[in-house]
Amino acid sequence: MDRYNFKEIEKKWQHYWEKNNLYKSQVKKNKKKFYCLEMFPYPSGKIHMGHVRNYTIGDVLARYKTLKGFNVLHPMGWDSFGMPAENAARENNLDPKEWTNRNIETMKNQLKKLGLSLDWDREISTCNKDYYKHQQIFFLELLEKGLVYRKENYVNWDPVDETVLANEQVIDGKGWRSGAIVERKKLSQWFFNISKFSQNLLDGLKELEAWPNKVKTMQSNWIGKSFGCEIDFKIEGDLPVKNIKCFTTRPDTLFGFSFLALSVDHEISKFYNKDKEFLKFKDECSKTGTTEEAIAVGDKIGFKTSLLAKNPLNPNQKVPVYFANFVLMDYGFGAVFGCPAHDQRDFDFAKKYKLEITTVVRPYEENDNFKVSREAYSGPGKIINSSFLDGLDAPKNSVDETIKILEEKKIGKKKINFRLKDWGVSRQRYWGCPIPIIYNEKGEAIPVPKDKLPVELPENIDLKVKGNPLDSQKSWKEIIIDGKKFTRETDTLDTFVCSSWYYLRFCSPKEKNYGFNKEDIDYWMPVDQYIGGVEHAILHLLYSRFFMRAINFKNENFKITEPFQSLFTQGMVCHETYKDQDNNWLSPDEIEKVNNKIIKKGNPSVVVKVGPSESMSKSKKNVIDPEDIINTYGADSVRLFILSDSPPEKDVQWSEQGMASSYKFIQKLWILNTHVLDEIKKNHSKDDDDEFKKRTNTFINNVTNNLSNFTYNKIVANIHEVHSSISKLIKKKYSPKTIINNYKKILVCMLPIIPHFSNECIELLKDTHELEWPKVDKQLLIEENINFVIQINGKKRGLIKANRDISEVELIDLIKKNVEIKKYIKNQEFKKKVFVPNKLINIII
RNA sequence: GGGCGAAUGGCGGAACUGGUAGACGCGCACGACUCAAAAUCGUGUUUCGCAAGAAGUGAGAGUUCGAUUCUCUCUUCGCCCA
Repeated sequence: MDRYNFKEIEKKWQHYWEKNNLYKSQVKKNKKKFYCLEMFPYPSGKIHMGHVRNYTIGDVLARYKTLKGFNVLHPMGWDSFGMPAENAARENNLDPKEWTNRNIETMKNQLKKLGLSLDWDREISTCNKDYYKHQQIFFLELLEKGLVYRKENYVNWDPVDETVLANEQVIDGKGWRSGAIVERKKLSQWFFNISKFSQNLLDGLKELEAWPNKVKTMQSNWIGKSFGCEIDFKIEGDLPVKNIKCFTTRPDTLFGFSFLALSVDHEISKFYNKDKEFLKFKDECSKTGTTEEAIAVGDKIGFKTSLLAKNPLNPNQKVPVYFANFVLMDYGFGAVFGCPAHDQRDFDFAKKYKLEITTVVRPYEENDNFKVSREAYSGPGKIINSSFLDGLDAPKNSVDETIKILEEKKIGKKKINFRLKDWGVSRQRYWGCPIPIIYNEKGEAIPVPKDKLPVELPENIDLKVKGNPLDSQKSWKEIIIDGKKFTRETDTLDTFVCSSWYYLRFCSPKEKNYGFNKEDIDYWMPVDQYIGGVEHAILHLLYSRFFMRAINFKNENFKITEPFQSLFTQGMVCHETYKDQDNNWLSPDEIEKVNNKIIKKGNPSVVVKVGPSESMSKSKKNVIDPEDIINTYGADSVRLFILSDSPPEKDVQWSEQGMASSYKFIQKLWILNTHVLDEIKKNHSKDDDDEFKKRTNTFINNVTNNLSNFTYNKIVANIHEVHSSISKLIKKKYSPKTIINNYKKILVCMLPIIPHFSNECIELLKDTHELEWPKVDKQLLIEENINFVIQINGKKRGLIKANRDISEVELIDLIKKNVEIKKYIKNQEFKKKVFVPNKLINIII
């Protein structure tokens, strides 16, 4: 018997699909569309197992929807701007463009080997000027609508590399590359006004029914809506300052007020501009990171001003005003009132500067003499020591109550605050989309005229310079338009901007005048199913949602607000980790198993320590190269395995044994297929096909259900089961018609998962009917005879096979006749009977 | 510290709205084929027990005729935010 030759057969079908443009999609207004999208990859060099999993999951769905008769759009592209290209180029003296395009070529070939049903005609690459040109147009449109602005803001500054770092590039307060201590530096940057849509982005989550709750919760927390109060504090002192506005979520703790803290950038700081001590302090503050975490953990330091603030609820109380490092200008008004007893930061600060600590909330289990001692108490309780607020439940009704009082006294007013800040999109890097702005000699920012777009990235430039390479590229930076001198904006856009609208571009990848055209968008959008890693739960998905709103804003022709109808987040691919006796990581191909012991390959004396299964990463050396695996086992086997062990939303463990067993199973399916073909030739006449038909029908039902629930792992189990039953059924001398009818349906159901194999087998059946997803016969699913579960006192004591419509009385009759079960009853009276039709009976004695 | 989620054999995992716990796979054991091994095929495989039987879904309680599933308390782990 010949073995299944995956190399030939997979190649054959991949050629066939490509030659016949099978996955090319176009607008067909009479047909229902399905837009299936997986997060596009960064072209880092090679595909990894995470891609294999992501794109296999998507491909199963796309192929299934195609068979269901949908007009499917399933595109792929490249998120090809970004730092790795720039770094790799700098290290190896390459051109980032060349490096990127070479990687794209490699990865594209690898994806093709996986047998994905992708429409490569729509391929896009964000570093291509055909793509970023439109992004620049969007930028200018947003600028016109007032959704883009420029302001000074703090960044993580690496003083050695002279560059800005993203938060995730700051490790333990140091630059990830240079190791230099990162500073806070003020830079003029471009911002997208995402916070304008805070409420709208929050409200929109409610409509995203097909998004995981987990992701919605994360976004909602990130947007961080809070109710609070804006309070005006009266100020006394030798400076011309009458009052300071603060924002607080806990006005109910005002009686615990012991200082007022300002950001070093607060307006008032101008009075201290020449104070050396203050400047030193400000410098000190810049060394604390910008993240909320750095602030929570770091030392709290302050600079005392000559001012005093009055407690608005208790005008006799006057407290000092400080500048403090833990107050950021971004939050509220850059001023907070300090209540040390009930806020840990305030507490740390008060301890350090020996300020008063008045307890104003006591836990329910304590009495009114409760005093905060070692740490702040931020839990719920009763208000104490607060005059007319005493006895209120904090924070349940004390916050609202206090706000009401403050509003009546016209000292403060209720205010909603969002944690979401505007999106800083400036990056001081070369390999990104140039921001289409020029500056005149006065330094005013002017949009690049639309007919001068795109602003192209200069090529062949020196990347080894410090800081942003574009900045030192004079020939590019300095331009003359209509005889006037201008300098270009040298910052490029955050790459998250590129990925915020790429799904629109897939609808009209070749549209020249604009990022998309209306007809295409109206047909294809929104994305029906978006699939990707949960690590993008916040940024990418939130930015994309924002981008749709930004285009939609003041735009009659664009109705979309939510880009992704359904979202599916898949788990990671994990693998065991290995270390030798010196704790050096070992890769899976550096080890072997001999006599149940795992040793280093070719070195039996080195016993390998097997660590837990962790997500594949180069640093832990537990990566498996998908291309090797595809070459060894074939794409179908890989697809089958990557889906088989765990539900797609959970992590999956890669194992060589599992992989090999999937490969063997494909061989078994091939053997079955050979048997089937032999049987057809025999021309048996048995047409009474109830059993075969029923078995097939159940399979179709299971697979269809599991497809709609994304429980793809169970489909693999379904295929195993059907293989085993068909192997038996095929020996029962059915007619060719019966066999072909049913077997073909089974093959079609397997097609989304193992497309090459299924197509080959279907072809061998020589049945010319067009492929379509088989229908489930609901009638056939009903079993005539049912195994009734017989419980005595809630314990299962046996099964009785009986007709589905049997009555309780009849079933009890059968039980009394049943020797096995009768012995548990021993002629005792029945106290109670619970009869569940078609399922079970529970007899209490 | 806060939010969300999870916990089922040696392992990955099934069990639809409360109704046969352990589908399917891996591993393991035994058997067949073989001089032998690999491969392949067959059988078995929750635990304890020779058996009859009993126990059993992280721990403890509760609701119920019946709980992996619902409620409460706790433990551990994971993820996100800090």
